[in-house]
Amino acid sequence: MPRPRTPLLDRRRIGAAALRIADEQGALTIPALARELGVAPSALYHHVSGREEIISLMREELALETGPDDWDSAQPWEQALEAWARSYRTAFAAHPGAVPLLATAPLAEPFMHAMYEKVAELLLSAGFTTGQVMPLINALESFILGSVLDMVAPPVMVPAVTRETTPHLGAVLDDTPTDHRRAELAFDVGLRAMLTGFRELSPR
Amino acid sequence: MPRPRTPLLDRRRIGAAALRIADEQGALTIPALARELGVAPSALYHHVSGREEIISLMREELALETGPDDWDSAQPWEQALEAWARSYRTAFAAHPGAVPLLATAPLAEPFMHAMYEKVAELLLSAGFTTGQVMPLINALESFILGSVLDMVAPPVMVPAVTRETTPHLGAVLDDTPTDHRRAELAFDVGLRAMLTGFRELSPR
DNA sequence: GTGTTTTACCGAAAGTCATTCGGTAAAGTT
DNA sequence: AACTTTACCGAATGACTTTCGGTAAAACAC
Repeated sequence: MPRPRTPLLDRRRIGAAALRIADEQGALTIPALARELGVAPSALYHHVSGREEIISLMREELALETGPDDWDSAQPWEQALEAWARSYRTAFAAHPGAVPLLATAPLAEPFMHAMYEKVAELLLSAGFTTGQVMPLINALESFILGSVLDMVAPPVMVPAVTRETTPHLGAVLDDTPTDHRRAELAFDVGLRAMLTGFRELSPR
Repeated sequence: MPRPRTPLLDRRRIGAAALRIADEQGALTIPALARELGVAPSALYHHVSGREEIISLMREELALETGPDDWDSAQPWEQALEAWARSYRTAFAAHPGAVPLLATAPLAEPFMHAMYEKVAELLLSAGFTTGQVMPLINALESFILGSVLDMVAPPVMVPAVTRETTPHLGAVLDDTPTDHRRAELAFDVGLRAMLTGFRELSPR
């Protein structure tokens, strides 16, 4: 078959389709992706170097879906940081099936840099020192990513039998939601706690 | 070839060897694991149901390596919780190559239950309510797992050129270590912040 | 417009992987 | 001693990633 009249593929389309496939099927294979795009698997290799790069494109696509304007550095820094964290998590939450794939893949440079720059500016103007900023960002980011993974993790099942050997755990689980609110509650509590801790490190 | 005079495999040996392979090679394949154990790949399937279960065994092995006694609930709860978090992270840190594999795999039930039971008891006797405990545990666990992933993530590279477009990020990175201390610093800062936040939620 | 080069696809093939199955002889059982 | 079970092997299957040579349209030069 010859060259098509109008190109079927580009990096943007590949990333978006890959995200769709991974989200629906919980895994990404080149044949499935090619099928979604209506091309032969080998066609993809004219646009990307391989599977790894496709996953990078998926994360890029995710970053694009999250408008960089979900938060505003004009707010008090605690509020702005909270808004950033929530929008970061929300972006992943929209694609739960793809999370295991994206969690361990590095984000393409330009997006990460733009985001980091904005957060760094926010924290510097809040009065944190240059030495404090990166650890704060990394810590918060780790919590967010961990929370996203927690969100898609299988729920903790405690069969009735084990109640006798784990009485405290049993009592605690009786007061813990089993649906999506479990992870949300944990995220809310953790985010609030971490921001409280950050406030005590801040100059005032 | 016939049955060997003495069994070559058992679940414990498989888990330990898999952890070794994944740690050294950054990935786990059945042929590599079989080679390490001196058997044919097919022999493994008499002991485990498949690759998934092997990864579960790896996490089990990791839990066994971490003695459950790295922390003591006789201490003040903040100290005990900090010790738990640190030993949790240290266990993963000993096998950086295996982290991407283990991060998304659920821990086998009995180990998780034992650990949760102990932490739940700790927090309950510190005065937290049954409704508070699980969110606190999940939040801290998310932060730990996220930090472990952060630890094995490729370092942030900021080529000199981008300094002009990202001045704040550039200044911040000049004051940030590039080696393993970066992730450790972030973990220390985040852990301290989160525990500070927890303290404010506690009854006293 | 004609001729050349580049582009964007396809098809086939190679190499790896996880998994299944039937065979085999030693270990364990009665 | 006869039987059953166990723990391995070897071969085969099907799916996957990736490479490569071919092809005809598009893009460009003149």
